[in-house]
Amino acid sequence: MSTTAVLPSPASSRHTSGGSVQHGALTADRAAALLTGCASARRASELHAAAVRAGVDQDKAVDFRLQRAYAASGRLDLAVALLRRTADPTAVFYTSAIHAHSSRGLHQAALALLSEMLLSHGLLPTAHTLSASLPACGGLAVGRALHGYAVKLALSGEPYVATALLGMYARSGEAAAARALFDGMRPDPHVVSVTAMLTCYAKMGLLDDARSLFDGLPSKDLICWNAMMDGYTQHGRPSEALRLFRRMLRSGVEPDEVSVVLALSAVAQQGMAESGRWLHSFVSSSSRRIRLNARVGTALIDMYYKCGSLEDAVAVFRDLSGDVRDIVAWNAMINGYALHGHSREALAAFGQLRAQGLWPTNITFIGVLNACSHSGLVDEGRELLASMEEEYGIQPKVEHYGCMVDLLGRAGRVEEAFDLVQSMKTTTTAKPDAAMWASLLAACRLHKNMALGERIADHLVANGLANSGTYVLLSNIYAAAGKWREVGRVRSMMRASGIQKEPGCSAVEVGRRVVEFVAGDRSHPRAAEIYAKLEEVKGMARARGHVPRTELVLHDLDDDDAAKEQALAVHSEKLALAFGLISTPPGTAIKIVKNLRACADCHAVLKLVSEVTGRKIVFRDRSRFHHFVDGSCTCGDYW
DNA sequence: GTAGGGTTAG
Repeated sequence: MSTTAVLPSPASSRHTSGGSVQHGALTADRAAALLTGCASARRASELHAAAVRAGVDQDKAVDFRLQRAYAASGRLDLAVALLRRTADPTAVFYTSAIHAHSSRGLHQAALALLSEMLLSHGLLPTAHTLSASLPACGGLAVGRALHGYAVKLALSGEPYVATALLGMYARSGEAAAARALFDGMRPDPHVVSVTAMLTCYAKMGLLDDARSLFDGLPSKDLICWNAMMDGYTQHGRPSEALRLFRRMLRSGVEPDEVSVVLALSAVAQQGMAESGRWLHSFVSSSSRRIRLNARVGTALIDMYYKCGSLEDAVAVFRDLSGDVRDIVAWNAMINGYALHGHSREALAAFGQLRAQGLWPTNITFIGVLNACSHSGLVDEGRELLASMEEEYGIQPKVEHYGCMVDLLGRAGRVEEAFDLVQSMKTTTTAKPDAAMWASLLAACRLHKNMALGERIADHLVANGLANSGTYVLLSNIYAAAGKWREVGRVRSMMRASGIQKEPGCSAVEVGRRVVEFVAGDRSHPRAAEIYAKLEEVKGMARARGHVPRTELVLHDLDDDDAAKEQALAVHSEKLALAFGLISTPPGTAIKIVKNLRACADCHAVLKLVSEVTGRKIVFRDRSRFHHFVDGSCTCGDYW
């Protein structure tokens, strides 16, 4: 047996008292000191071997630090093995092991260690134990049990414990319980506790409550800035997220990878490449702090393709080193290809990732199924859906059936799509969702299958499943067939249901700035010029034979055609277009992003404007890109 | 000696 390989290295023995490598020279104190802060598994096992030879490995401090060194270097198995071999492990020893697992997301293992500590060893949890364990408890049941423990041991008022409890309730959506704990922390809650409460509000969409906690913080650290930004990005308020990012930079807090990922996600939502390119150079230039890891790389890919530049997304993907190019990065790339209609590339990427030994996830299948949908690849789609379960052991979810329904529906097989939805109820555990019904209705509209559209709509209304999107689609189906009385009926059903149409919002990129408009918006300082331009566009469109599609107007304007025409004329995308026309040099491309599907009237006007002005217009709506050039659109009027 | 808050793909 050779032991030379695990002896302490010369570098470490240099500091030992004798200067030469003497087994007996390693004291327990020395070994403990050498192990402190050690995060290399190799070094830990070298020191471990040396400690064994010196007979000091059973020393409490050495044993504990060895365990920490193994945990820090990712060898949790060795850390646990050591814990198991320790004759009388202390609560501190267990707490350290629990933390090692819970902080890496190994929640089950963390809880198993906790119960072993309590039940097999009869040890009492300390405040440290509870705050290390609480992040690992999955549901409310375990969380409440730990809360009870904390109360019984008079530890629930300890700041770390109270904050961990707050976080536990916050993750379970129990805002009131979280708030009660937070109120107990007055008058001076720690920034960590405030951030936990803020995150709870932010996740629930109570952004104003989150913001007032944030604004009240006397000194803001990196994490609370990130938490607040995340609140905005997760709830569709990318402009506020980016404003916050810029303020963060000015305040002197150095952003980290998380901040950058959040900012990139905000830019992706806005769809404006200029601030994205700026962020990209920011990431590259401040390489001291920000590494191009898997998350940052994926966020960059996601940002570029959502901003309309598939080329830049591919470039970032190609530059990612192999170990960073994980399945998440591949998924982003596949989604990018799908959104831009490059179906063959998406399917080819699927083959490549498999060839590299990566295992697809359910998200991968959403990407490739979307790609099939875009190009009418019905057979490929069917095969992929079947392979999910058969080859990859992934249970298709409602989203996957939704892609399949969309694929069949777009391809004109509306009845088949409907049958699939019907059969889902009996053959799968997935339940049809609003998006699935909406794509089915969209297919009915596209292929003018009014009878089926009506049947579906009746079903949705009768079962309380109709949302603003399905009402809008149904109204459009009737309008396309000239059934005005039915359009009116849908309108009153919608009114009776109390459902409001989600407000449309369009943004236009002007240089490095992004300007947003809602319908009828007059808040911009140049509103007068914008509306003058709008009149000009309207006149031009009329001169070219465009008839305003007043049948699309859902507002309760009854038969007032002039009012309907006016409602159409001030749609958010037209305002964004008008502002783009007056504020960017002639000949440059205009980039517009809308939060909903493109309105058919606006789509027609954008085509005409691209022809008359010779400008390229890049328009991203909720589901795809439209590139308007010389009077036609890359979507082929098919969306 | 040990502990609490923020992140990716539709």
